[in-house]
Order: sequence, then structure tokens, then C-alpha cells
Amino acid sequence: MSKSGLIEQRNIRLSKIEELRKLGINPYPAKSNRADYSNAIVNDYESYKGKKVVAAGRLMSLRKHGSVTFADIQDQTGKIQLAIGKKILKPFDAAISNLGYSELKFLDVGDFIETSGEVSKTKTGEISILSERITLLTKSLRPLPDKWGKLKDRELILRKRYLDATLNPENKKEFENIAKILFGIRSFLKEKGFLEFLTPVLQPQYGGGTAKPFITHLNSLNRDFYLSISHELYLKRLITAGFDKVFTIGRYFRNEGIDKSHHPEFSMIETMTAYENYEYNMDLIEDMFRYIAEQVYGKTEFKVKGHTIDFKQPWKRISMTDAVTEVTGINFDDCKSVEEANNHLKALKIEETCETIGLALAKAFEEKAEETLISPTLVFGHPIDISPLAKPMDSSPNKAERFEIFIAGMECGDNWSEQNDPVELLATWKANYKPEDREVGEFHPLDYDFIEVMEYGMPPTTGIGPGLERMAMIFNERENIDDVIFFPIMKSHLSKANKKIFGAQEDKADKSLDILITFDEFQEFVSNCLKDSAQDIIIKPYMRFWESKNIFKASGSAEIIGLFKNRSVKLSGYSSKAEKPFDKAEEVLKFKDYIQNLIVSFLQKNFNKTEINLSETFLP
RNA sequence: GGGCCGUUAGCUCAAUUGGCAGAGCAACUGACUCUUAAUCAGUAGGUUGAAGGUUCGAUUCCUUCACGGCCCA
Repeated sequence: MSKSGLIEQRNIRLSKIEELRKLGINPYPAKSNRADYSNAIVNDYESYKGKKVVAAGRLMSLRKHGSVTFADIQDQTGKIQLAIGKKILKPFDAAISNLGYSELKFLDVGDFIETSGEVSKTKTGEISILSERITLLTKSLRPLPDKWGKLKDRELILRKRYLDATLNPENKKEFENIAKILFGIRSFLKEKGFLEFLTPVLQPQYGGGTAKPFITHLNSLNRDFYLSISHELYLKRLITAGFDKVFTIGRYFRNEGIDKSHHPEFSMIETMTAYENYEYNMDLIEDMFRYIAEQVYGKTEFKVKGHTIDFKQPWKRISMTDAVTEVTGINFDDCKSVEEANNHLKALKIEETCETIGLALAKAFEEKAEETLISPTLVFGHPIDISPLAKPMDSSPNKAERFEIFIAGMECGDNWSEQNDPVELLATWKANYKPEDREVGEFHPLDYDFIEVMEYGMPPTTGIGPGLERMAMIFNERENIDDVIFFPIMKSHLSKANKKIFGAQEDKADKSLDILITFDEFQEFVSNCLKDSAQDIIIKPYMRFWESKNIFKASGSAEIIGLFKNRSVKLSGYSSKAEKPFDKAEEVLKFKDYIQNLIVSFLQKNFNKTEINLSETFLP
């Protein structure tokens, strides 16, 4: 007998499966004969009245009253009630997998079932199916969380979205709408004459942006590859190949922070259009948002961060310089020198010195203007310094033919007339090539293959890249990116109950034998590497040996106390396994060595300005 | 990275100053021919996220860790 409620309930359901199998019922058949959806029946009762239907879905509630039972099943479209009368329901028949009235006891809330019967209303007026047949489609082993309360634990909602979606149809609807956004974008771009391409996620050289990439290894080529941080350079190759309007709905991977509006894995709709410049895209993006608002959501007004945004209105278009001037009164275009620009930054309480006027303008915009752009705004005329892939404007060569989309203070897409002068591009890239930026994610790799493409010649081209998640956040009126990503990234977790149920091994010590190094021994052992001034630091070593399933194991750690106020530091991780008993003396030596290295690397990491010398005597 | 908060039964939540770990739903047994959060009677379900500490005694206080949330940079 299990002590856990979950395990007990699961066992009961397993035994129901056992009994059903004995009766000749397959609890997991491959196919259903479902022909009707619940909302069609409920919304159009007059046409369905008296007709036979076959519906299927998840059993969401079961109310037994002796010889009559009421049940609710939920399918993709909604819920419908089944009225199951002892006299109407046909008797048990394994040949057609029909459950009789007394076999209803094998059903649980959460099971998937199919039913056929006449549509009618009950005495209380509820539209129902008078079930003549009931077939089990899938036996569920675990109880659904509370059947009318919704899931509240945020961690559970994010980890088990399928449960949240089952219990919370409004939330499910939001994800349905995100799927429809994708259809909307595709049909919009199709109407405009675009072709969709799939571009590589695994790339030998990453490019098209500045971000920290994920690195992976491709065994068959024995090379490290990068997960795409952008798909832009591939779309440009397609333009070079002679396709005039292309797009991809791509997956983007950036090994950077996770917060309310950033996720390491996200999606963008990236387009490239030949023979046009960035002004074409200003219209395209505006039209695309309006199209989705009208086609998918059937409205143009959305509430974002407390502001009402109307996509019907023409979007504001403003240069970056003017956007900064509007907020701060400072016009960076009037700057005669970098010093002057930096003085402006100081006046704006931005504690950063920039190398060029352009960088200072960008900084001021980012710090002061961005968050004020609530209604949809297209900001153009970025400094060329921050736009290495964009063409300079004819009228002011230090500005790029580029614009960004801001909605509710969020950047929702970046767009420009693509630089297709290979000599210029190579020069810009080389000037920006700073391998030391790789760590901070502001590194432009040199992609000679791409320069070669440009040398063959790419016609004048422009591209846009609105982020799908940000779009979804706006249209679904959500402020957290996790609310628009069905499977947000999380650390894996195996619950205690699941460890038991699945028989997953728990690496647990059976018994602890002895501690082989004494406190004094260890302090003597490390005294040579700590200065007198660190006398108050106590290092407590722990080591133990034990036996588990005929494997001998050792593990050890050292705790440093007194280094920080109210905190101790634990250096851990030593472990060792063998099939026969250890030579303990040798193991202790290994442990000492390990701990010594740990301490040295710990000190190096945390006191990197201090030189750490390992004296000979420190070694055991 | 910094700060604050959370983790108790399958789910949602209690537990008074540190003093017997409880309820509703779900589950199980039984009654019931129109319910819809069905009802009624009964039963069972817990290593209070993990480890350590203080204490006669810890869900409660302290430390560390794990997982998560919110805010800030």
C-alpha cells in the first residue's frame, strides 16, 4: 500500500485498466469515430436537435445519480454534457468496445472517451447528448488538478502547460491566436508576392547581428557550429540567387539573459525585398500589424501596458535625432565634437563615455526616448556606427537607411536598406572586428563567404524582422514573454513522486562510514597557502566513504567559514566510485589534491587581483 | 548580478508567541432516475522542497542548497 495520494490514485487507475483488459476492452485504441464538435452542437442546437452525433473528448466531470449519470466532455472547441441513462445506454459489448452502465465505474475524470447518441435537452434545459454508446479512447492515470479552480502555481503552469490549457480554455485560446498570427503573416506576405524559405539553424559562422551564440558540435564534420542568432545573411543569399521577395519564420537563439521580454529561443518573421529601400518596409510593417489585428483578432485596439493602442491610425515616423530632441531638448546633430556629445550625455545623467557622436546619440535614445514611444512609432536615421549592415543615407552619410519599430516602449523589429557594397562592408566589419567583444555578445564575426556573395552582387535590398513573441504579447495583451511561449525554458525537475513511480535512481548514500581527515590535519594542510591575516578563516573538510549496491563511493567537500560575513562558502564536488573497496589512503590523497585545486581556483576567481602562488610545501 | 517573496495531501489553501499538521475539491466504500461546483453517510491520503543548526520540542527561528516568482540593474 502506498502512502502517497497520487501513487494510490494511480494504482487504482492501473487496476481499472487491468480489469478492462480482462473484459476484452483496449484502454488505448488507435482510432476514434468522432464526427461532431461540441461547440457546433451547442451553438446550433436547432439543427442538431434529435439527430445522432458522435462526439469525443476529455471527461471533465462525472455526476452519478443511481440510474442516471451526467458527464461533461471537453474537446478542442468547448464542452458538452452527456446524459447517460441506464435504459438508453446499450449494454456492455466488447466487440464494439461499448461500456455498459455498470462499466462506467472504470471511467475517471481526465479520461478521453467517445460517445454517440441523440442530441436533446435535459429537464433543466441543458443541451446534452443522450449517450447510447460510450467508448474509452484513452485511460488517464493521473488526476487532473482541481476541476474548476484553475492552476495557480506559476511553476506548474509553465512546466505543465498542457494541464493549464486543459483547465483554462481562455488561456488556450491565446495560444490558438498565436498560431493564427503565423497563418496571418503567411497569407499577408503571400498576397504581397513573398516566397517562404527555411534557412539553416545550424550555421558554420554566425552573423546578421550581435549576440552571444549557442555553440554546438557537429560530429560528422568535426566542427563547432552555431545556432542561428539571425537568418538575415541567408535571406540575402536568396536575393542574390534571384528571388525578389523572400521571408522566413525563423528560430533565433541568443545565449543571453532571461527576463520578462527576453527568451533564449525566440522567433522572428524576417523578410528581404529586392529593388526597394527601407521606406517600403515602413509601409509593409504597418500593413502587416493592421492585417493581423483585423484578420486574426477582428479589432484594431489593444491594451498594452495600460495604454490603448490603435493599429488603425497611421504610425508616427520620426528620426532618432528628433526623438531624442523631443524628450530631452538636445539635438545631437548639432554636436561638433565627441566631447560635446559626451557632455550632453553627462547632462542627461548617463554615466558613459562614447567613442563617437553617433554612439552617444544611440545611447541617449536608448536611455531616454525608447520607453516614451507608446503608440506605434517608426524611428529612422540610426547612426551608421551602430548599423554595420545598413546603407548610409544619401542626404546624411553618417546616418543609416534604417528604422526600428517601437510599440508600448518595446522594440518590435529592426529594418534597413541592406549594405551591398562588398568593399565598404568588409571595411566596416574589419573595423568592428574585436574578438574581445565575443564574451559580451557584441562581436561581429568576419564572414568571408558572405562578402564573396556580395562581391557577385546583390541588388538593392531591404528587410524587416519583427519578433513573433513581442507581436503576440501586444495582440494578446500580455506583459510576460512566458505567457506567449507555450514551452518556456526551465531547468528540468523530477519530483519525488515521479522518482518513485518511474523507478528513477536516486543517488543516495546508504551509510556514512568515517571522516578521514581531521580538522587539525586539514588546517595544517592549508596553512601554507593562507596568510596570517586570514587566520580567522576556517576550512572544514568533509569526506566520507560508503557502499551502495556493491559500488564503493567516496565524496568530499570543504567549507570555508569567515571569508564573508554571515556566509560560508562550500567547495564541493569531489566524488569517486569503484567496484571494489578503495585504497583509502590513496583516496584521501586524491581528495587533498582536489580540494587544493579547488581552493586555488576559488581564490583566483574571487580575488583575481591577488597573485596566488602555490608553495611546494602545500602539496601533500 | 542585487533586493524581496514563495515552496505544507494530486489541486487550492489553513495551522494563534515555537507546543497533537488541518479543511474543501479529487480518490475510495455505500445510498440516490434530470444533475450541472449534485447531495448525504463513512474511509483513506503527510519525510511540511533538501541538508544542517538552535531548542525539552521546529511547518514556524537561524544557515546553506534546490526550484520558482516579483522588482531593480
